[in-house]
Amino acid sequence: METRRDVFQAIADPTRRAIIGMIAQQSVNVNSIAEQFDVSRQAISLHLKILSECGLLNIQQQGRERFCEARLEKLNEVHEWVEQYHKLWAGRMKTLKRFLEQEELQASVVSEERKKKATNISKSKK
Amino acid sequence: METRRDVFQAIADPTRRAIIGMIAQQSVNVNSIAEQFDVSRQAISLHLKILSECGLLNIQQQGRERFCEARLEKLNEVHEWVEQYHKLWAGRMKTLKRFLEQEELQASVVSEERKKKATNISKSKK
DNA sequence: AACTTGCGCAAGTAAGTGCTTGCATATAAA
DNA sequence: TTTATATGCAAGCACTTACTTGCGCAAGTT
Repeated sequence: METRRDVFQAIADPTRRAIIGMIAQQSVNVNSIAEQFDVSRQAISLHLKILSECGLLNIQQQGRERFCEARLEKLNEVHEWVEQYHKLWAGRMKTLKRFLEQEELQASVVSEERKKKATNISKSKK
Repeated sequence: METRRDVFQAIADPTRRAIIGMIAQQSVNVNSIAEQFDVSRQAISLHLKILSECGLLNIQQQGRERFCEARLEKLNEVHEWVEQYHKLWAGRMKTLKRFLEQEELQASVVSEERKKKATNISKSKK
């Protein structure tokens, strides 16, 4: 099956994401998939076609049934795209966290100093 | 800005993915973004609207310019979704690799045995 | 042979997408 | 104040999408 469609496009639809979830662990035949959704069998059939056209799905004929098998490796394109930005934002989060911890430390040092002063004052008052 | 749109939907378009790439490192104003593409400024403006509606983008007015800043954390939804399957397929790859290495090992043992046999035969022939 | 089951194909439809052109408005520069 | 710049809003259009209904066909079952 050729890779005509875009994987990003394919997973944009929530129904198609649900289908992938359904067949990620094991092959499932077309009708069993369709039964899980409110829409017609035809609609699901079309979703399956789209998924198979972009390589996310393999269809194996077995008698009169067709079993759909997920080819999760095809999600790699998406994984890599997101991963680069994930690194970026995770890195920023880390920096921010360090900064906040530093701030907290400074604040606690300051309040510690205040305490000392306070006790000194009360002492001197005595 | 409400999160009306779906992030998966938003990143389905290649132009929008390119826009995210363009502003990931630093804020860029609308016209500078539009200049990088062949389509009209209006078309880009619409893409920016979609991105901002799903929270992937913050727009900050500065005088008459509007700077677009990426909010990469919003990609987390996508990241988590892909990551679960990534773990699955990466795990399978690992299993497959181990299996192949085991096969290879067995094969080399077998060929070693054959060699021995062969030498024995040639010896006995002598 | 007749019936049931699993599924694809085709046509039709309503809604959505991506794009364009034209016009409006606020800010900044002359 | 006039003019240029940065941008949004609205209407219109071709194309795509998600879905439906109806039909057909091949593989099993009775």
